[in-house]
Formats: sequence, C-alpha cells, structure tokens
Amino acid sequence: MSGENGQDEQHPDAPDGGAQGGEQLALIRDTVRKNRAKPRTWRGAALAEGLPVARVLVDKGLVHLDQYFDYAVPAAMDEEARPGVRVRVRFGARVVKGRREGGTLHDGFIVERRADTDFRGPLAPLAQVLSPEPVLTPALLALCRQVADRYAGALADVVQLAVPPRMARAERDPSPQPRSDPPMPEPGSWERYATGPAYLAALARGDTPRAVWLALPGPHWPGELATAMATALASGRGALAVLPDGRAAARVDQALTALLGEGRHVLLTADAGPEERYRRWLAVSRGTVKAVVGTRAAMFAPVADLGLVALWDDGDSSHAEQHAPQPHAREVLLLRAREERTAFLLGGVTSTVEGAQLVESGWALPLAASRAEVRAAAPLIRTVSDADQARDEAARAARLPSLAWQVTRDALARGPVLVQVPRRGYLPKLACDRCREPARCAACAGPLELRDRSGTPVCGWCGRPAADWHCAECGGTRLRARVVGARRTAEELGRVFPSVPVRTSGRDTVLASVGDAPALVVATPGAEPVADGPGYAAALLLDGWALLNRPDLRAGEEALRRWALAAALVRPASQQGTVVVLAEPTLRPVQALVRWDPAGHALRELSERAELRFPPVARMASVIGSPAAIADVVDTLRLPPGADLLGPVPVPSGRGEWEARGRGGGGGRGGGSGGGRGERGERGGAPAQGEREREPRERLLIRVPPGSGAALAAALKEARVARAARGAAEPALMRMDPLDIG
DNA sequence: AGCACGCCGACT
DNA sequence: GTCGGCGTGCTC
Repeated sequence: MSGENGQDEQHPDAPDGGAQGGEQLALIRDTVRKNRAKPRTWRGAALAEGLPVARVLVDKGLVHLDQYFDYAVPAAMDEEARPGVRVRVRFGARVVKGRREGGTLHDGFIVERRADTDFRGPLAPLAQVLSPEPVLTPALLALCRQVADRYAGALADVVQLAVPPRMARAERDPSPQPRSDPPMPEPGSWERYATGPAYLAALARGDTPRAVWLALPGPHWPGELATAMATALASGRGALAVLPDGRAAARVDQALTALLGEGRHVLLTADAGPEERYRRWLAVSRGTVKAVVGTRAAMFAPVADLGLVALWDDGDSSHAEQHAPQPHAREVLLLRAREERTAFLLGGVTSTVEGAQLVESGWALPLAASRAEVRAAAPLIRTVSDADQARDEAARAARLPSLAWQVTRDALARGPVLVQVPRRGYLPKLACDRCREPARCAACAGPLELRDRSGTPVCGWCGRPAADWHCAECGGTRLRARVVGARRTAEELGRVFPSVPVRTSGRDTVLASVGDAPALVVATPGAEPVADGPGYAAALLLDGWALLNRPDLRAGEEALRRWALAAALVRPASQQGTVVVLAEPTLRPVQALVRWDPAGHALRELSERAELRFPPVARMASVIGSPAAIADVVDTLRLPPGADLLGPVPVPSGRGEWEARGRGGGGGRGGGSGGGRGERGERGGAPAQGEREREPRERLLIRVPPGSGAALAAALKEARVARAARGAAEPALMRMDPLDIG
C-alpha cells in the first residue's frame, strides 16, 4: 500500500513547501523574547520552587488573540499544576494604586511549566487547580494547534471541541486495566476486495497503508471496519473510527465486540450521556483503552500510539463540526494520519470528491471490488423519468408510478420494501396542479418555493412573492408541492397496500432495524433502518427531484450518496433485489447509480472541479460581513500569490448557515451585484426603535491555487488577530472551506 | 470580547 | 459642579 515506505509523501493539503503548518503564525506563538524575567507576583505568596511559571491557555477571554498567558504557581499547587490540567485563573484585572482589582475567573489549561516568563510585569497566581487529571496532553494540544491552524481558528475553540467537560465522579473512578494485544483477526469478507487482504497485511505488520475504500453494498462493512481496527490493535497499536451517527457507530461497536470481546475498545457517542462518555474518554486518555469507535467528536480522541484512523461515509454532513472553526472529521483525521504516522481508511458506499482526490494525488490507494463482485452484491436499479411519470395515469391517482407500484407489490411477497422520501425541510418546489409543469416566477422564471408556512410561494432566485400565480402552460391556478413528506406517503401507501404494515423512520423516531417480514418502511434519507436477514426486497427512492435540484455544488454527489446508501440495504439482483428511483435516467448521478459506479462519478466530479478551479482542488475561504467589514478584511489580508477574490455578493438569505448572527430577513433583493465597496454605514434614516437595523451582509470568497490552503489559512488568521488587536468595529466572519458555495 | 479610564456637553 | 457619551487601551 502507498504508505508502507513512503512516510514522507506529501499529502495534497500539506502546507506549501511541506514544512509543518502555519509558519506565519509564528509571530503570535513566538512571544518568547530575550528579556526573560524572573517571575514576580503580586502578594508575596510563596511560589513553587522549581518551575514557578505556568503557561496557561485561557478559555474565552481573548480567544481571538490566540495567545497564552503566564501565571505564577503558588507553592501549594506545585504538585498538581502539571501540564495539561484544568485550572482557574483570574483574568482581566486592573491595577489600581498598586493593587489588582476586579478580574473574572476563567477556566483554562496549563500548557507548560516554566522557569521564567517573558511578561514584563507581575504575574497573577493561579487561582485554583480544578483537577489533577492531565486532559490536554502534549499530543492532544499539538493536534488542536494543527487543527486551529488548518482552519484559521483559535486554539481555545478547538480545545473546547477536543476535551470533554469535566465530570468529577468519572474522574475519581479508576480506569480499567490495560489489556494485552488481541490475536490477529482473519480477513473474512475483506477477501472480496482485490487489495483487501494486502491492506490488512500491511496493517498487521505495522505499516501505515492509506486507502479510499468503496464498500460493496450489503451488511458487511461494519464487520470489515472492525476487522481493520482489530488488525491495527493486534499489531500493537491503537485504532480510531469515526462514523456519521450513533446507529452506524453502534454497528461497528457490536462488530468489534464480537471480534475482541468487552473491554478493549470504547464507544464514544452522545447516547452514553456526559458522565459515562467522559469516563470512557478518560480510559482512552489514560491509555488503558486503545481503540475508539465514535461519532464526530471522537475524531480528537487521544488514542495512545495510534496506528489506524478510519472514517465512514465522509460525505455525511454530520462529519462537519458545527462549532467554530468548523473542522471536518475527514480533514482532522488526515492531519492525524500525517502527524501521528498512522494508516488511513476512508470508507463508504460512495466516494466524495475529496476521497477521489486522495486517490488521484496518489496519497491513498483505491480499495475496491471487481466488477464481478459488484454485480454479485448490488441490486437491480430501475428509473422512472418525469416523462414516464407524466404519461402514467396511475401516477396521478396514487402519486406512485406504475413501475414503482408493480415492483413494490411483487417485492412485498418476498420481504420488506424501503421507501425513501424527502426529508422535511427541503424547500418543496412547486408545480402546476393541473399539468405538472414546474411553477415559475413571472418576473425571472426562477422556481417557486414555499419558504415558510404562510403559504405564499416565493421565487427561489429573485425572492419575489408570487401571490396570484397562474400556470404559463395551461393557465391553471392551483399549485402542488412536487415532493411529498414521509407521513403523507406512508398514509397513501398504507391505503394502496392495506394488508401490509407500514413503518416510518425519520427525524423524531429513527429505527435501527426492521425484521425480514413483508412491510413498507418509509424513511427519510439517512434514517433508513437496516432490514434483518437478506435485506430489503426492494426500495423506492422518491426524492430524486428534491435532491438533485438543490443549487449546490454537491447536489449530484449527495443524491448519489443517499440513493446508494438506501440501495445498499437491498438484496442483490440475484435475489431479485430491485431499486426504483424517480429521476431522469440521463442525469449523471442516476447513471452512476444504475451502473453502480460511484468511483467513476466522483472522479468526473473531481475533474470538473479542477477545470472550474473549485474546491477541493482549489481551496477557498469565505468572509462574511458588512461591505465595510469585508473591505477592511481585504485591506488587512496578506494573501498568498495566485489568490482570487470572488464577489462580494449579497449573502443568500433564508438559510441560517451563513448568517453571522440574528436572522437575515427573507426579502427579495432585486439582483443588485454588490457593487463596489464604497458605501459604509447609513447614518441617515434612523430605524425605528425596536426594529433592529439590518446591515447588508455580503460574502466574499477567496480562492487560492492547490497547495496554498495553509498559506490562506495563515493569512486569514493573521488578519483576524490584527483586526482583533486593533479593535475593528465591524465584525467579519472568516471561514476556511465554506460548505455552501454555489 | 469586556471593562475601565478619559476628556467633552446639558442637567440638578 | 456632576452625570454620562463612547474613543482608546489593556488583560499574564
């Protein structure tokens, strides 16, 4: 495998020149000057003798400046005040007539014990050591630092994501005894992949193979993931797997328990509750457990002697952290693979463009099955186009095309049938109730949507409300949603097949599994239960329209991903497993599904992105704020060569993701193109009391060539620090790798 | 980010 | 004379 002897191979995202990240941040971190002073402190309290200074990462406070503060260590705390422990310090005090006054208590972590300080002034003493547990170990701190640099974020923000809150009771309990390494597992179903056994063999002998694994459809992937982890453990190293949700994590946890028994690994998910979760995290931090299966936050788990990092289904949006600086599990694990010299396994039923890029760049090898194996495992895929649907009389009556109806009826004789319906929250596009023609805006021909429950359709492009719409084709005046929700579908199907039980799995109630008896299982994407036994007899994928019509760079990739995840739960075609997808068969993701060729799809997407100079080939950052704020950021930024500025344009309203704070109103903004950067705050007409002034928000995209991502992150961070130090009035939001670009 | 100090206008 | 505007600067 690629990693066996090439430890120095460059990851595509590695900082330019290959050195370690964030060179330009040195000026912030490198506050150590030559004028080292012996620490003085305020009251003449006795200080610790050997290393009287504690360098502290203060939580909150000046996160933006992203710097450490030195505190004096009272003699009484000498023993406990070790690097990594949580402390409490007084911060922000003022000197009044030679005495310190005020200052509020902040939590923080000791990062280092020192003999001296570079702060010219008296040090305040540590207020309290909260716990002797060294949670922010040097290795974890280094990882947090890397992630902060990668995302132009503040260290304290990342540490908050990486270190769980303290639960005193869990800390008091001793962690279990470390176990000896388990025996080497058999490859099992890994044999189905041409290079599967070779990958395991490399893991087994302590190498660091890196692979993008296209899992075959079917129920075997949790066991395969667990086998890879067990192999890393057997080689004497630790292993970490991150999964998109608790259900998937539980499946791998079960598989790992079947392989290793209890006690050699932990499951880190929110389900366990904060105290139990912290207990398990401590077992990892203390080094007594060397394997972790978990959801997103587990990406930081401080596994000792890490040998393998694995990520399942990196296209799932839950792998993107919601809190600043929004690190993505894939990127964090890539950092860890590089920095901690580990094997890497990126698995999924489909591939993201990022996964394809890892293969294209040669950093990882593809781990895929032969066409023959794919044919043996995949269900038969059939499509229903819009034209088929419109022609289809049955469609009008039951909202279910006749093909779907037939397949369902036949399959129900053999087992359960999965019905994938759009998730609520997707803006339903509208169509003429009479002729099914998509409803369009009279002004700009954009698609009409229902944005809220008010019932008035709004143009998705120009935002104009369409109160008195009529169809341009047939003159009809009634609209209907082109997608139907889960409950409604369930009801209708229940009427069509009255003798079959209907079960639903969605946002509020997600079923983990269903039995193998005939049933209609209506689920939203991502909430599909696994069917026991051989799997579903058939699946209907009814949300093709909703998935493909999103104005998103990833719409195709995402549609294919969701379809394939559902289709992977269906029996192979050899057992009459059939999938009916309501989507145009000419569309690229639909073809990729029919041929079951997710790798080809990802590769084509990747080459298109490269042509268009889109991420992840180029790297991007976004700056959001008022025109004045954006202009100020641009003036402050020292961009790497080859950087493009795109925009600024008004921030698309409605979706919360990009709103800095508060709710941007819906209102239609004609089509104004942002213009220059001249107009600053309008002091003229004062807004009425109570109505908050709505400053225009715009978004600037910054694009840099491949390889300059780290330089861009460094520039952003530098600008952020400079602006914060200057006390810039206008807030601006800066993000690396913005998700929602057009 | 908070928070205090500081130096200029209309009130008891 | 005093309250209070937010400009400026600092926080180990």
